[in-house]
Order: sequence, then C-alpha cells, then structure tokens
Amino acid sequence: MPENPVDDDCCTPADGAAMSAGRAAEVAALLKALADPVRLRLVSLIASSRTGEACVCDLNAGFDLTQATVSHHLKVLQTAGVLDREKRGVWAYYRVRPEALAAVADVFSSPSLAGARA
Amino acid sequence: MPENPVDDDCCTPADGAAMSAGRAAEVAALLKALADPVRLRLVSLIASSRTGEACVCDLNAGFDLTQATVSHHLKVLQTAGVLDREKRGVWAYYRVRPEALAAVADVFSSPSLAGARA
DNA sequence: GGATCGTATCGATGCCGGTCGATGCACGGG
DNA sequence: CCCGTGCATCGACCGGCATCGATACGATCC
Repeated sequence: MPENPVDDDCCTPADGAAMSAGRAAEVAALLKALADPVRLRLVSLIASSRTGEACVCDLNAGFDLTQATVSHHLKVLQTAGVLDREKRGVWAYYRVRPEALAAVADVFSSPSLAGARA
Repeated sequence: MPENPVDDDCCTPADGAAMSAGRAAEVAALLKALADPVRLRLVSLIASSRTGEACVCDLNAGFDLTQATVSHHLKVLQTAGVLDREKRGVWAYYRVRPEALAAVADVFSSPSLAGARA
C-alpha cells in the first residue's frame, strides 16, 4: 500500500469549527423534547394564549388524548426546560420559557450549522 | 350543575394563532431528523467543512460507529430534506440544504411559538 | 369529614428507531 | 475480466417512548 490511507483524494479533514459531542448531546435533548407534533402544539397553544399561560384543562380539550398522556407530554417539556409550571389553587398553569426556544433558533442561525462559508 | 363546564375560572379559550396539527406534524418530522447527537454532529461537520461538502469516508472517521449506521443517519437527514447527496466517481458527497435549517430557525423565532406578548 | 374535581404518577403494552453484521451494488484499476 | 473499494441496503436485535387504564394525591365544597 503505497499511499497514506487518509491522504486519498476524497478527504477534507474538517476544520475545528464543528459542534462538540457534548454540545450535540445537549441540543439533541432539547430537540427531542420538541420533536413531537403533540408537544409542538402544546407549546404553540400556551405561547399563543392571551395571558401567556394555559391550564391543563384547556390543553386537554385540544387533543384526542387521555389526560394522562397530555400530562406526560407537559412533564417532558418541563424537564427539558421548555415550560414552567405553576400551581394556583386547584389548577396547574404552564408557560413557555422563551430562552429555550431562542436557544434552538440560535443554534440553527449560527454559521457553524447554517453552513456560512466565509 | 349550575355552571357551564367550559366557562369555569381557569379557561382561556386560545386565540386562533396556534400552530395547526398539520404544520405541527411537518415541523415535528424535521425536528425528529435533527434530534439526534450523531446527526447533529454530521450536519455540523458537513456545514463547517471548507468546501461545504463532505464524503462518507470523512464522516465515518469522526464516530465510533459502523459505516452502516452512519449511512443510515445520512439517509434520514437526506429524506428529511436537511442534506443533499451527490455521487462523484466512487465517492458520495453530502452538503447541507440551508433552507431546512433556516426553516427551523424561523419556527422558533416566530412570535406564535416564541410567545411574543404584544 | 366525606364527596368531588383537577392533576400527577404508576404499570403495562405496543411500536418506533438506533445499532450491528452481512450482503449487494456500482465504479475504477490492474 | 476479475478484483478491490466505497457506499447503500437488509434483517435482526433491543432499548426507549407514546399511549392507555387505573390509581394516588391535594384542594375545594357541602
């Protein structure tokens, strides 16, 4: 084998601007929480509410799902840092954390992912 | 039962600005393709390449994964519209479709999801 | 204090997806 | 013409997740 196996014709060694494995895991966890039609609609419903928050009884009405399932999705979003929960009296109110959504927007606007060739 | 079950104290009927179920499914499909650490790093590697593209032999080197697994991830990203594939000679080159990433950035910058209270 | 209502949690179930080894396929070289 | 190489596909395994019914828990009302 006369050739260095890395120095073949096809290879471009990749400069160091790529996303680290650790950061990829962070972003993937956030995206995984949002990569579900039900959870996207939940976030959208809460965000588009007049008061900026919504209680579970409202959210249940918008889906053909069990209350247990909706509660599960809300917990996933809360654990991922997308939603905040506040219990007032009998009802539980959820509101969106704008930083979480802004973080996603930033990742996909950044040059390292959007592929801005300097 | 003296009260209308919908007109209770907790409920805010939600104005029509929320995301539709169909659009939620579209966005969720795109996010599901990106919600994986390996696929995120693949996109990042390709986007940060000097030429804006990368061949599979390069990408395989960056992961402790089988070539079959990397190829599977690349196909998922291509099917979702995130990557473009072009075969030149023996090698296959992938490049990022910036519209796909911009679409994600737009969704999470839009007021209906970011929760911009006017 | 019991009844009722709103919500979270638990356990089970069925399915989707990541990973692998093996194989197929197209291209280029000797 | 056959072989090696780069990449995709196939089939299988398996862990994780969405969903459900049932149940637990807390707050309010009577």
